[in-house]
Amino acid sequence: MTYIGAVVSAGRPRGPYAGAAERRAAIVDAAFTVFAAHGYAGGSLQKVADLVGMSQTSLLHYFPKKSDLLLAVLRKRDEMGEVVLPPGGAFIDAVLRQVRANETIQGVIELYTVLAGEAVTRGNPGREYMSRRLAGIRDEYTRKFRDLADAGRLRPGMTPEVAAASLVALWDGLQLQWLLDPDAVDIASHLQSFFDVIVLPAESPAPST
Amino acid sequence: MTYIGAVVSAGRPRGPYAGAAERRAAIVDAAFTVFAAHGYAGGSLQKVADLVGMSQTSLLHYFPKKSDLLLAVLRKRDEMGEVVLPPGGAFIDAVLRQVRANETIQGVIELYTVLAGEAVTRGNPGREYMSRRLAGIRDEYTRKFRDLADAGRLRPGMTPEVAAASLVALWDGLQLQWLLDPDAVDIASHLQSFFDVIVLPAESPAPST
DNA sequence: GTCTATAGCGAGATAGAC
DNA sequence: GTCTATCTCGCTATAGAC
Repeated sequence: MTYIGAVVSAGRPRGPYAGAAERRAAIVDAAFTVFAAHGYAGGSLQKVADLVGMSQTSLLHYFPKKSDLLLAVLRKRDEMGEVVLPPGGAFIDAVLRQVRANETIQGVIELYTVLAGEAVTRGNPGREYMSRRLAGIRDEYTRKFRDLADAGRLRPGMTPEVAAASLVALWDGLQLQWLLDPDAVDIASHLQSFFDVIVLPAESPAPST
Repeated sequence: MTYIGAVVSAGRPRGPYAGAAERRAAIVDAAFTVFAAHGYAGGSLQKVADLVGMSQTSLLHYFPKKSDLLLAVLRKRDEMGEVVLPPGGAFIDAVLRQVRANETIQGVIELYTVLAGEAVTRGNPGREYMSRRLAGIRDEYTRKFRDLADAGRLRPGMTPEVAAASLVALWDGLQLQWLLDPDAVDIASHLQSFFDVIVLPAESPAPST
């Protein structure tokens, strides 16, 4: 176990083991890039080690198994990608802003798309994680769409649950198409159209039936 | 080139090279299963050979490179999955029938989902194929939605192009969620809701504006 | 066409010196 | 903590006997 807390690192700013946390972070950054480019099965510890400038065995000192590294990368991606959604209909704008921000960091989308696909394979160490994550996002969006439904702004025939799962699916699917051919689809405008169709304008009261 | 037509195979039902085409088909079947379970990078020629009951080197006699096998598998998946879509609004029913049929052959969906994700990685031999395929399906669906638009049945604000790309994305994304947790989403009912929202009933004339 | 043998490489993981 | 050396394994692909 390595206990490198704030006190220790403050007391030894450039001591022999002052930067253990930074070292780990650098490894995760490199693994992020490698897994995004080659996938988990296709990426190697050696490539990660080369990128961070250390030996492959030193890397294993921090992450004893390859799967440990994968989980660290997945956790980092979540920290980068998750955004606090405002309540009510403003969450639509927040989603669209997130989409436009994502388009500037293509590597993150690549990583997510590759790992999500691999996660459905036998014995993939990221499967449980990916499954829980999708369920969590569905729940979160369901609450947002329920707010809209309560305000009479969800088109009749759409339930909050279906709208939430559809938004997640649409987003993921558009990212795949965009990665394979960036000129083919515009993720933000397609999601905007989806919102336009299932969410009614605020000033218009919902039809009685 | 191997020309094993009906005449030849009928003339030599169990001759020395009567079953060359069948042998190739058996290999592709096995590769289908292996790639679905482990992905392309994660699957191995040895696993495929074991499954088909031959040596790994004999397998290479039919498919000299691993990537050749991948392309054969992708082609087979297309043959299995593609359905002739009827003209007009009946294509909606055809899509939904295809979805319900797919749910009985989970391995096909797994294969597609894994390979689609891997296709965005560097140097993946299936990338071009997957990219073209998605573009082709978008074009096909665009024509179908244009028929509906011409009949005034596409909800205003939706274009045939956006509807088509969205349908493909939604379908792919729902399959991912379903594979990771089969109880979480029902693909057919979610797609049905999508159609209900963007396609207007046949008997209702389109609004003038 | 099918096989054994093997080349040639790279992977993940371990042992132990420093 | 970091390294070299090494183990063990599996992979794709080739050579050549039968």
